[in-house]
Amino acid sequence: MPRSRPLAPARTRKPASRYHHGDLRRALLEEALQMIHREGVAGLTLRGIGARLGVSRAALYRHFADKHALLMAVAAEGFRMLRVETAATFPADRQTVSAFADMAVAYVGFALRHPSHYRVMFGGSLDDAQATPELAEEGAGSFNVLVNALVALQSQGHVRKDNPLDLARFVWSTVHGVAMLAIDGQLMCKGVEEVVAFTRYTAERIRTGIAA
Amino acid sequence: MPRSRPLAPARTRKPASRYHHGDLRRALLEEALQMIHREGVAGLTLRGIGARLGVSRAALYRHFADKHALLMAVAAEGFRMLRVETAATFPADRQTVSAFADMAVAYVGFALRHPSHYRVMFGGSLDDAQATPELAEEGAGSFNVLVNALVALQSQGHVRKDNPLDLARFVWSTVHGVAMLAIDGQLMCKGVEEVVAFTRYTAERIRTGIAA
DNA sequence: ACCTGAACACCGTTCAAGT
DNA sequence: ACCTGAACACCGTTCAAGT
Repeated sequence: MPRSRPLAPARTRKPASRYHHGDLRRALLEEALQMIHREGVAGLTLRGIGARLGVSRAALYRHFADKHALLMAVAAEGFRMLRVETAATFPADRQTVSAFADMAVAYVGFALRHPSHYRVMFGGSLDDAQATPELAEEGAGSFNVLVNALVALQSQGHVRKDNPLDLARFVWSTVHGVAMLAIDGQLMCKGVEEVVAFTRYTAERIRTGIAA
Repeated sequence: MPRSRPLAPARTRKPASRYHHGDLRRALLEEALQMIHREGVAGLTLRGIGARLGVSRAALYRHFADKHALLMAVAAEGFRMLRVETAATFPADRQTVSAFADMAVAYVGFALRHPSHYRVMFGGSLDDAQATPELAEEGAGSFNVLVNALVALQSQGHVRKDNPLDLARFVWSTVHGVAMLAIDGQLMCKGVEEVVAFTRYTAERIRTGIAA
């Protein structure tokens, strides 16, 4: 009786027990972020992710070599988002001093809106600088957005003609410090608006500090 | 036969198996720091500390409520050291702009010389701000050193008359950012001297940024 | 290919018991 | 008081086995 042949592939007949996710890798990354958001980086467990996704504990080793690799992927994604969001505030047709301040606010805003990403990116969970090439590339990309913006402002005469790398490291250190202290609650700010206001103040101090 | 009574207390006859340390609390703190230095905060295990000290796994619960309490104690000690070292560079008889730059270098220098302490203090291992009173007090003390220095420079006319708390948060964010990026190796500096040189550059940018 | 279940070697913490 | 040894409930990772 050949009439029993189904139109769909046979495996669709067991939807609840096999191939739970079309994109398990994506689901693992998102569940990891939610878990970090709820319990902190230290509270992230692969077993917990598996349980939440209804997947065996070993399933995720098909998508990531180990827990460290999963965190690396989270960090790389974060650097990519950070680069896109900061670069958008300083487009080619608006490379102004005001736009540079917006970039600082966007940087800290990213950390506030994506604290889990930011903590993985800079929390020291990743083994010191033995990162994957993808992660190194994304990190360098974020930094280059800042360097390019400073070079542009230098050519306009708004920023002193110091080594752009030194200038960029100074600016980066400052906004990174604000971001870290803010998401750790050590800035003693009452709400997001207060952090943003302080970030604007910081941007103004940076502007004065690097002015030509 | 009463002649067998020893001069020393009886327990000294079993030196290798009991009361190993005159100050086990101190030994636990130092071993924790060494372990963090070797393996990172994530690599710190209470079992490892016990094994290294030749002490049972439960022994340290006589001195610390749990692992978190031990880390709190490490952080509190770090804040105390940081306060002492930074305050020493800005004494009552030398409250100058130059001394303020030295304070920034001392701050980053502390992080470079005591990265394990610094990582526990700011690495996010401690649950957000539900710290012990001792820790909160030490942290506030470190911050007050900075506020007082800025008030002194304001009264001398060297620093703009903004809210000292905002000024202090700006300066703190910057040196904290430098310290964190430096000990995480993300500043791309070749050695300690290069970090110190960059910190001096940063101190100069801060000075320009907050000048009256 | 992708997933499972059981196993291994860890971990923090607790607790009755020893001195 | 201070410490021990065993136990409990976790954890990351591996691997033979299933489909």
